[in-house]
Amino acid sequence: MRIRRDGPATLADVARAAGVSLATASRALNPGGQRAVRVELRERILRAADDLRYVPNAHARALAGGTTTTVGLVLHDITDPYFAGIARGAMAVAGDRGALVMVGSTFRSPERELEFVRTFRAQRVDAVVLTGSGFEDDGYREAMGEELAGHRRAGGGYAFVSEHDLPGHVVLPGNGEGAAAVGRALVELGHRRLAVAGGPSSLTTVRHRIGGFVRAVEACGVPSAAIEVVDRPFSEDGGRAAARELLDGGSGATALFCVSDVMALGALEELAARGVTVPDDLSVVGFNDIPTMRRLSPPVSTVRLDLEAMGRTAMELALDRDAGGFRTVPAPAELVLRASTARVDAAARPAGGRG
Amino acid sequence: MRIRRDGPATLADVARAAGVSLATASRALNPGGQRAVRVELRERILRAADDLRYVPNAHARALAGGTTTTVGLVLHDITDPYFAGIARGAMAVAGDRGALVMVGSTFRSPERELEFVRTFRAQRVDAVVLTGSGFEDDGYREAMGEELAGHRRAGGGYAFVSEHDLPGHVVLPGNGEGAAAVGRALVELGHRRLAVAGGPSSLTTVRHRIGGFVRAVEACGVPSAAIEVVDRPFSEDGGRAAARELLDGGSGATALFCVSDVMALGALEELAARGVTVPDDLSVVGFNDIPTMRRLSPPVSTVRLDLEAMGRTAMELALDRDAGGFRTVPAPAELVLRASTARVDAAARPAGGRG
DNA sequence: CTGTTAGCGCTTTCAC
DNA sequence: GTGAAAGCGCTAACAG
Repeated sequence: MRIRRDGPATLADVARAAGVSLATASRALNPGGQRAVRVELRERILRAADDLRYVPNAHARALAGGTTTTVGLVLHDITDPYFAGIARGAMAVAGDRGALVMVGSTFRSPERELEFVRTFRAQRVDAVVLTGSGFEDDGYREAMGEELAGHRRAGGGYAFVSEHDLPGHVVLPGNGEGAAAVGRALVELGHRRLAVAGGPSSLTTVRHRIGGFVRAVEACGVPSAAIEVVDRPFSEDGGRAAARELLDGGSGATALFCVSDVMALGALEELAARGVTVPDDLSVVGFNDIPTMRRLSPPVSTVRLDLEAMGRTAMELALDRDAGGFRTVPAPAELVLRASTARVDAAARPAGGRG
Repeated sequence: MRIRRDGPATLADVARAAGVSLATASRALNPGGQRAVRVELRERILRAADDLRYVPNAHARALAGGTTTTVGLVLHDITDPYFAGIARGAMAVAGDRGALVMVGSTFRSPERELEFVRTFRAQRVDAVVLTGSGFEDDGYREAMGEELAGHRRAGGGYAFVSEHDLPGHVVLPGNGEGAAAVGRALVELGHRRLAVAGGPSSLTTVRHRIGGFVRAVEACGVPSAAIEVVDRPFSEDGGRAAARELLDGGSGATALFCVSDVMALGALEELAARGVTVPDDLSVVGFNDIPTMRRLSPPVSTVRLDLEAMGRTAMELALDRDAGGFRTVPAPAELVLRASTARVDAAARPAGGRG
């Protein structure tokens, strides 16, 4: 006589308790399948399962059925409101489709990003959503390309949020247009000397934003020599550092465009610490419109992206294995002018110098 | 002759390609196990795996080995900085231990919370971390208790962040003490009529915060009749609604304690809309110290909790299946007084009335 | 060191 | 309808 195993009850236990075959128990517990089990039996099985506190083993199910309902989500940092917003949308869609979400935080490490995609593949996820722009590195691009191709070959879907230089569905924020709108607006407000707090130019997103800004400003007749670009990490500290650099360098700029709101937050802190008044001494604009921006005083101008919608769309693209090629879905970027940007006249006093 | 399956390569494929047995291939690919495989063979196997773009099947592995390296994290809303902060800490620990994190967003639905725990159990996760206070509902408590007991019986660990009225490891924020500190500070600043923007009292966290506040204020000699408590949803809108109610009711309070920063955000917005100046007309205090609070103007007083550390600790407790009973780890709450709270004299003009 | 052999728990033909 | 049996891909004893 065998001693009862310690672990949780299995389907076999349930079947035995209900006096039916394994197959029948499985059918009763998975209504979706073939023709149903007789009501009487079904109830008996359900009761037995309940009594035994049966919890199906998702791994066994996945192995036997060759199906899973999990998705992977890769992001840099969940406390960054940008990614949190996207994650919320993506998770909402996954939830609606009954899919479990596995989240990988890369903290901006390409290796970790690759590692997560591999792990997700091992988990045989249905779909993976990659947020944050790609890394401009041939090794990375090739490796990631292979992973994704393999994933696809195995029947999985995936989508990017932001450019990735790799084939795949993309939710593409209007980085260029948004930044261009910022540039035009600043020039229209009379600004003739501009500064940009940029991120590492290895990030496609950064390049697009800076590019769009510079081109638009030039198109307005302001020479690119009047634009001072400082590249710092794509973080709050980076923004702080950029502001410091600009101020220390005695920049004559009257307006500062930060390529992300988080950077703007850091820059604003540095400005405040130096006694530089916004917008009187310097106009400031961010990008993304994270919730905090409108609450600051003065409220900060920025480019609004519907983060949640972007996350939703990306997850849908990744999950819907429809025919046809890869789709690129634009995510409109809308300039939101707030009190942090003001008009200057030609004689405006430049910011900078010692605080 | 069989046609090659379409799916991804299996271990058997790798073994065949390398001319070794299944077991050997498995050993070569899992260095952790028994004594190693001869270098020559190992390299051959590794190469074959690489050539075939072999991706281990985590489900098969879990099923055969009876081991997983996944953890579940339950939270209400990832865009809420409170949960994002905790999640970051929890995910960091999971990452260090090589565990994959599955995240469930409940949006404050007890049913969904239960559902996630069930799903995590089906996934045979090693540990689950439950954030957000428990729901004061007997049905919920019993059901959740059973799920967790079953999970534990199956060898899994779990931990709560905040009180849960259920046995288990707990990371316990100093809600009572923190709120008490707020109460004392306000009384010391001369406030004699206090208002509280509270959340649903079914949330343990809310009860502890309000309780701690009220008791401390009374202990300072201010009668509880001088404290006006308004319960609204535990959200930004709830904070807005609470402020509206207080103002419309012609509250004579000179200070407002919001049981969470997110509620404070809503309340502040309503106050600003009504022309109530902080802190001149009304002092405001929040709870949690989400990053935004110190950036507002005036910077908002609040009670600091080290969210990330809380998340880390919780994940560690859930993962470390050490002997002994359940542990309760306090998370210190530290009052942070900022410019949103000011001294009033006895003749202070009460806020309220039509804006 | 390496190969053989059982399963892990479940879904799924295929018969009845 | 329901049962029997064959795996899903892998790990883990056992033997050699």
